[in-house]
Amino acid sequence: MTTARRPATLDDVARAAGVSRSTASRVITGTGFASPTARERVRTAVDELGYRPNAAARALVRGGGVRLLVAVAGTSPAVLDDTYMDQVVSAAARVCAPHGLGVAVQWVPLDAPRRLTELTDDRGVAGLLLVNTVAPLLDLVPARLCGRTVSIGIGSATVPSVDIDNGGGIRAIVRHLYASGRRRIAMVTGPPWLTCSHRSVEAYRGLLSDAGLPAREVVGDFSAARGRTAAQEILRRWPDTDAIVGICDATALGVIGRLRADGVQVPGDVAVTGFDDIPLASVTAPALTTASHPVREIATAAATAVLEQRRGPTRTLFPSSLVRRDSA
Amino acid sequence: MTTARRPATLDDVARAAGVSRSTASRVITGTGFASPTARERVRTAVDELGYRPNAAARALVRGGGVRLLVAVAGTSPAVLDDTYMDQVVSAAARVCAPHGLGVAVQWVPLDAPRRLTELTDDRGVAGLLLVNTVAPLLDLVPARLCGRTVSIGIGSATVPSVDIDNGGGIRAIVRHLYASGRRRIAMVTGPPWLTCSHRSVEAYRGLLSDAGLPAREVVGDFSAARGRTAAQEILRRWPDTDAIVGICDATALGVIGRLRADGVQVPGDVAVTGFDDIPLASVTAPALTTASHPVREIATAAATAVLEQRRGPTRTLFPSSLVRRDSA
DNA sequence: CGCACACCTGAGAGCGCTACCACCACAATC
DNA sequence: GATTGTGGTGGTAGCGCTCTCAGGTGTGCG
Repeated sequence: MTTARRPATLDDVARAAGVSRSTASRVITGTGFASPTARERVRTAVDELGYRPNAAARALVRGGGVRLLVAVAGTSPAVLDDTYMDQVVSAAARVCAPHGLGVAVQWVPLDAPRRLTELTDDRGVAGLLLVNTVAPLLDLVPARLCGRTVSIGIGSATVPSVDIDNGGGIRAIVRHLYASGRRRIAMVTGPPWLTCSHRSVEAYRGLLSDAGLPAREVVGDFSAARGRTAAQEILRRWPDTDAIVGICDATALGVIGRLRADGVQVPGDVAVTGFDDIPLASVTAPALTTASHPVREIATAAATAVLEQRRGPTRTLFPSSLVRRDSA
Repeated sequence: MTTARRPATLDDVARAAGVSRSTASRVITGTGFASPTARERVRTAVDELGYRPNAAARALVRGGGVRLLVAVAGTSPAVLDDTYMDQVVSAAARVCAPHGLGVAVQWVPLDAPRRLTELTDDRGVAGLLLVNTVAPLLDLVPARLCGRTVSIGIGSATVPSVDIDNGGGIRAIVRHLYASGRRRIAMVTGPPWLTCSHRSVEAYRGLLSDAGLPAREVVGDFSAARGRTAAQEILRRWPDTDAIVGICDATALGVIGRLRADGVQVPGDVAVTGFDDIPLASVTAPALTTASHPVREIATAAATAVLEQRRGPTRTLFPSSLVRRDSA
């Protein structure tokens, strides 16, 4: 344990630099006028004393808040038990740390979006990151947080969004399947209310209908377990299926597991594709053909956008690129 | 967007309840005296006004800090790019959210542990969660944060720790391998400075030496990629190896990938085991025999312990249990 | 020379909250 | 009746910071 050394305050810095608190504050925040001399002296004082502004005091006077809230919509708190959410939260925490901000996560029930209002009533909330965003949520963002909110998924006139190009990714996958001769292509989807799943499914349907092919859909839930049962269901309903598109890698791996257990060759009899390119996709057998997208970058971009208080509706789309391996 | 409704302050509550700010504060924090009547009136005022205490103001006056810092030791910032870290951060953020606290993550270079002092100089830090803890770090925890620090890994006389029973898990695995007739058991380890890896390796060596068997170790880095090359290396140095213990599931999957590519039967020729029981361990082919431990629970317990300001050195060990599947 | 207008500075008011202290009423004790 | 509690209460001083505002100095211009 280190000895108790009281961290330096702005007063200490001002005294050491021989200026007033106001001037020191101005130099440090970079607002308002300050002579080069004053600037210089304050800077050295800051360095020498190892001054770190007190985030709480700053937030108090500015009414700014002290943490970024990641609000995740879903049917149950279990949405938070997910690698994707973990990555988003963790990336946000990394972005926020140097700014003296923390990150909190909370679940917003899909059937009680008003819960978001309660969560954001707290003055401590400096910014909002909406995940799994559904339309009703966007109208519940308080005016105070306007310009300090970014949505991963759908945005609105006032809320900018950052997103994966799910449609593009799925299209690339389906085209690849088609190009390799598959014509009876089924899909294990995600919950339809989820924008990202919805968009993926739309892309799948669009391409199939363009080719005059019928869609074969089974609703899944992003889990490997559901992938297993879904595979079974698909082969029961449409025994001639020659390709299965998984909504995510976990689902695809579940599908493959079930297929192989039933003696179905992958990709010989049925090609299977994933989505996400999780680290393990390359080491499974067969290695997974999937679409890759930079989740960490997206989360980082989203958190950065919140901190930068960018204004006006913007929509940043991150590409999803096909990764060809062995399963399709 | 919702209309701008100024969040209620303590003054509003006091006025509505017809008591002084002091009394209201006492009721809300639950410290000091308050008559049942006053208590009741303040409570209803809080409910009606939807009052949420301002975390920043509270932190300012109490000198308490406003976020929990997750400090991760490692050789490079890439340690943070890890599912395990993501889970820890995310779990901490979940625990902290209802308390009006945020979570920040920062990397502490293994060769510059003093960086921790800079990070904790910030008054905003309310608590500290040490991950990948190495001994020098424990002495750098500032007195102010004493009793508000928990280490995942090794602890000290002043810093309580929460940990996985790595030794127990690896012992269970090696015993299982031995019981199924394996006698030439190799291991792909993690970086030796990492306590958890160190403990696992110690357990492996201990059991092998008890059985009069030689250890066959290759140093890895927790990655699947390294698992692949390590497998190759092991079979080159000790061609008669009949079992490989992976330090984690990713490594084990890399090992399996390489082995199968080389035409080696798993588990026929060589049994392979993982460690962690990641969600995919059950869907790979062959399904991974591994050890399971509740990472989320551990992180939750650690974060909770930080908030509860528990005192005195305690050591909580979470069990690691063998999960028998097909790979060994 | 006086006035405007830059640039620069410090005093001081609070942000919302807690904690300390003084106080009051009433009861029990000497 | 004077003392000592004891349960309850309100006044108020800050915590560390930002920001407005009222001043200071200079320089350029009419």
